[in-house]
Formats: sequence, structure tokens, C-alpha cells
Amino acid sequence: MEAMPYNRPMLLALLRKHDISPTHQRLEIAQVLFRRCHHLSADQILVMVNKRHAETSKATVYNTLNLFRDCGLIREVIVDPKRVFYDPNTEPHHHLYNVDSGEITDIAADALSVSGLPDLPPGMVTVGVDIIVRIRASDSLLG
Amino acid sequence: MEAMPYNRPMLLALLRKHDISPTHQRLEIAQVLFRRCHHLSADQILVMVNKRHAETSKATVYNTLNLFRDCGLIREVIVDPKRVFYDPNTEPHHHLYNVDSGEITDIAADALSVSGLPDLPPGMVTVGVDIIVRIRASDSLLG
DNA sequence: CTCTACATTAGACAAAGTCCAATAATTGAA
DNA sequence: TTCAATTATTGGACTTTGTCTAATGTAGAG
Repeated sequence: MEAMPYNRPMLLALLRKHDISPTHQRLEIAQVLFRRCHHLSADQILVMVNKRHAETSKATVYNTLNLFRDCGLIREVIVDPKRVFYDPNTEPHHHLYNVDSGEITDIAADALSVSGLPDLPPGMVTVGVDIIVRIRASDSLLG
Repeated sequence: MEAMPYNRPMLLALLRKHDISPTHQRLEIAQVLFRRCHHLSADQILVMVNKRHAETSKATVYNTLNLFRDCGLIREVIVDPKRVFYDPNTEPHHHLYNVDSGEITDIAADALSVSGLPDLPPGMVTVGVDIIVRIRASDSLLG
């Protein structure tokens, strides 16, 4: 796996490599996503990007996230019905989801193996296999 | 696994067994969920329940689904960021999700095995493991 | 039958995300 | 460097899913 693109020149190269014109807003959003490799919601990204100066709109955040997703730069993580999280790690891997705190942690794909997946209906292809391990504190209310 | 509760008396018994008072609306919703063992969204259930005569409100559908879920009668399936699906099958199993059509199909849990799940952080328990195999037609646009 | 606790309801509300038409920025070519 | 054409950004209206509330309705124990 290549090094994470921390700085502006690397982010710029990353966008160019994917034929995305590197506007100011897109670079800001990319920076937030790739600097600290967290799982972030659109709303969190909107806040972070506008921390210093308000300079990016909600519409642009959504446009950009959808663009990045379509280009394979990031991946959607669907674990919470309330919001989508975006994952800057597009290598195959899975997720640990803390249902109380909402925290998402990666599980390396090679640590884990699945056997016995069914044959697909004819003419169908697998887009991806998502494994979500939902966890919570053992002393939490529902325990 | 016990037989699916198709008819009114069986549905009534099912609700009573879970200490749910069997109102007209709850029986209608249970019927829609358990008769044809599909994965349905709240909206689909609202439409189906009011097919003949409008007699159940949106609020009641949501109240009832949350109640059934809390009682372990049904399970939420989170595969589509746009809506939650409800699954009348609470036995451990997984899902095949057609990303084009939205169709959800069960994968029997015993057909499939996962190894290499990581140790949990101390004081944490697993609530559940969800495996979602996302599929699409091989001649679909993105292919 | 009546009383009380619980269910249902319409509609207001909230949050996530999309759409639109106007404005602004970027880029390639001259 | 400048210009025109394309592409991006924007605020705000809009849509959808789901929740909340306060008022009304219902069921069933006694």
C-alpha cells in the first residue's frame, strides 16, 4: 500500500491522477479525509473544513464526497441508519462498530476469512463483501 | 425453528408471548411482516397495511416496528443508507444485497463461516456480526 | 360499566441528503 | 496573459426518513 498523501503536493497529485480538477474546496476535503485516516460523516467533514474560515458549502461537501466515491478514492461505510461514513481506506477490509459510541475501527481483511459464500444467481457479480462486527461495552444498559 | 405464524390466532399468540397487547394495527403490521417473509421498509409496510382501508398511521407503523425490534420479534437490516429494512427472520443469518434493484436475500448462517475475528477491546461484547454480500448484474452499467 | 393505563393519531418537527439556477473559478488555446 | 468555454460552487428550497407531541381513542381488569 502506498504512503498516505499528507501534504498538499501529494493530495494534488492524487486528485490529478484520478482526473479530478484540484479546486481549493476539494483539496481541503481531501486533506481532512486523508490526514487523519478516520471514518467521518459528511456533517463532520463540513464542520472540520470550515473550522478556520467558512469557505465550503454543504452542497460542495456532498458533491465532492460523491465524486471521490465514484472515482474510488474513498468508500462509503453503511453501519448507522442515520448517516453514511466515508472511509479513506479503499483496501479490502472490514469494520468493528461500537453501537453505543458510534466509533468505527478497521479490521484487516487478511486477518479474516469467510468460507461458504453461496453461488450467485446467474449473471450476477459480487461488488463487495462487508463484514460489520457490532460491539458494545459489556456493562452497558442492554447487557 | 418454529413454524411461521401465518394466521390471526398464531400472530395473536406471538404478540401475547412477548407481552405486546395485540391491537388491531399491530396485528395488521405483524401479518404483513410474517405472512410473506420479506425484507420491508417502514414505508412499504405503511402502504401494504393501508391497502384496503386506511387504518394505520405513519407514527404507529414506526412505533410498532421499534417495539417489535426491541422485543426481538424482528431485526433491522442496514444495507441502504436511504432506509432501514425489517427482517422477520431473527435467526442468525446474513444477506445478499442487489445494489441495483434493492432486493435483499437471506444467506443461511450455517452455510457460512468466518474465522480470524479480532479480539475485542477489554470490556466489550459482540452484539452481532453482519455480513452483506453486495451484488449486481454483470452487464450493468458500472460493469 | 367505568376507570385507568396504554395506543393511536395528525401534523409539526428534525436531520441527511439532493436539486436548482445563479455566480465564480479553472483551464486550455491563442 | 487574456479570453471564452467549461466546470465547480453556492444558498436555499426541497425531499425523504424518522421522531415527537399533545389530544383523542380503546381495551380490559375489577
